[in-house]
Amino acid sequence: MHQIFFNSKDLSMTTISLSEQEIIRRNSLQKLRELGIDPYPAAEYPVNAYSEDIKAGFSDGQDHFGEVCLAGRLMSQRIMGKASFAELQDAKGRIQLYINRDEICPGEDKTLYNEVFKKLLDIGDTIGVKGTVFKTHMGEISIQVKELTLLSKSLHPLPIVKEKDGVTYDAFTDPEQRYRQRYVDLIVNPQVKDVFVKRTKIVNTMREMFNERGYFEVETPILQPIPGGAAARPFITHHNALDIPLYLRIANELYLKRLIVGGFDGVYEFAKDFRNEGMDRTHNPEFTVMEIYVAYKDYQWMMKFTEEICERVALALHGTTKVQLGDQIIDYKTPYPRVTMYEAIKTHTGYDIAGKSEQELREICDKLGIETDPTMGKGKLIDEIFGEKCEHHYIQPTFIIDYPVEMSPLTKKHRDNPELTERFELMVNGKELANAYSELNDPIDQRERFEEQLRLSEKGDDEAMFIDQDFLRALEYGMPPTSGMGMGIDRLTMFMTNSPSIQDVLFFPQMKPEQKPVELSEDGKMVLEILKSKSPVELNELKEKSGLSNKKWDKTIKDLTKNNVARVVKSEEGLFVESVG
RNA sequence: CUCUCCGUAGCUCAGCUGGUAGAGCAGUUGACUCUUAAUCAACGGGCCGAGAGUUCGAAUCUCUCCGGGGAGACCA
Repeated sequence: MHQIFFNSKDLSMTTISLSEQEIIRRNSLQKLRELGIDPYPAAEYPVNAYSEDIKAGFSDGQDHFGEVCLAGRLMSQRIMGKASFAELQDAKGRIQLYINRDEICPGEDKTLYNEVFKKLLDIGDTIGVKGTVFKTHMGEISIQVKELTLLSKSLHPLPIVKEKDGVTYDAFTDPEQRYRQRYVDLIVNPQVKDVFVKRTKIVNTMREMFNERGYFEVETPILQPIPGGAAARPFITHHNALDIPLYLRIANELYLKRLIVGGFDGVYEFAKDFRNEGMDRTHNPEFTVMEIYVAYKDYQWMMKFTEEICERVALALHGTTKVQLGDQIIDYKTPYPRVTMYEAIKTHTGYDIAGKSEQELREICDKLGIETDPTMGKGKLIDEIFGEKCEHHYIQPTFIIDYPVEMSPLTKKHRDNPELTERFELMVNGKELANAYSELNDPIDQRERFEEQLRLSEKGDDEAMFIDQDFLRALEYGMPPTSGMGMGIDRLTMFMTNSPSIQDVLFFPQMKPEQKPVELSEDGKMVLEILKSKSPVELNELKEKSGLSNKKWDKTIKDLTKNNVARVVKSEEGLFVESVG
């Protein structure tokens, strides 16, 4: 859909599809050039102030700002003859400008005010102003503009959003446009920016915390020959020079553990992972996970660390551990309850599944109305019961611990019960936020677990893990006892910013490609063919030759003239159609 | 993948049981030197998502397709 703009036919189509307002702006651009004003100047603009700082720092009667110079986008104009008000939006907020004709045009030539400001500037243009700070009669802190510079002309009109007394009018809300044109969303919807500021603050807070403890931020391969560390369908690509398939990573776990083998005590990565699965309110094909591995720790230690992270992030963002989420208040104050999976199931179903056989579990599922199929083993059945009957109950942060061994091929067996593993998931608002283990470092056990996965895969489980021989070799060299944890950054951001959809916390959520501009219809092409042999041609003659019905003829000829490939000319001899170009 | 709602001017939306499109903002022209959703006057602006069908006639009814939202299924 990009190359379409490079062939001449479509180029002409994009030109004629300009709206009236876009044409006017292009004309203004031309007029500015004729006045000797470069609409896209190159020189540095010496900004020395921001809107919000000025508004926060201004006090009546004294001007301690002196001359300020700020730049931003022109968001509104209120023109009143020889003086005007306007609003400038910079990186921090908005401030009102007062523009007086004789202040910005001290000499005889009033062109800058009368022509440039009043006529040739538009909402959306980036401008720079120099002036002084003052307060209007109505009490609004404003800039008295002495010098006005166009820094960048805007050719595409912005949606106009107005606001009074906290009520927003004509808000730009269409989700499709907001996500496809996030830049517009960010310009006109200030609360959107806030979500992304918070997102970055979450990452910075975590990074700060890890660095304080001496953990080491690393980067590991995104293109992997074996997609490991999780159960998911990968994206596949091809490396030409090596002529091998490569996969976009679904997790980075196995690489981070290799680094623990290599002697780092603590490593972490904020990683983009990719999964070739469905998209919905909580899933995007690429998403961000923070994974951290710390040597000589176990999952008990990691629980404490994880709850500390959450508490600290909540405090950094909101100054309190209580965070609004939908109609709930989530309290991230530590410590969080630890509930074993067996306890959770007993609480919410009444069944004690400890020591139950596969057959017995299947019967319990039947009684609970949970569908099962014969390929499901013990672990899968237990996981199903938990997912259906328990998960959604855990609104406040809760650690669900001790998962069945079948579900956790990379996790160390529980020190007290070989059917279980030392694994926890942190549940918030009924959803998984983090997942952690005492990492399996027994290479023989690990190999057996991989082989079990291989058997599952042969049984038809398409998300069973591949065997990564090099990872096993690394474990054979010896990995210290380690605990690792992964936390979904998108999900955490959703929780911390009260965003109901993952699209609200991603700048550019995945969307289907936009539709191509419409091409000429078959009828249009056919009529054009006739025109090629004879042009101009009498209208009725052409209509007859085309053999089209009245309705189709009407539509087709309108199509051709709209697209500027044909033209109807009226002369004394009658109506003629001629081709253009 | 299923169900459901939506797609009309640059933006937000109205347009009912079919009769050929309306408002506010934005734009253009004019007036106005402290306005703030500025105001006042005039004007211009529409492949009514695309295609097909029913009809004398479709923004409106039917079907198909495209795009989006929501709910679910699948999936961590």
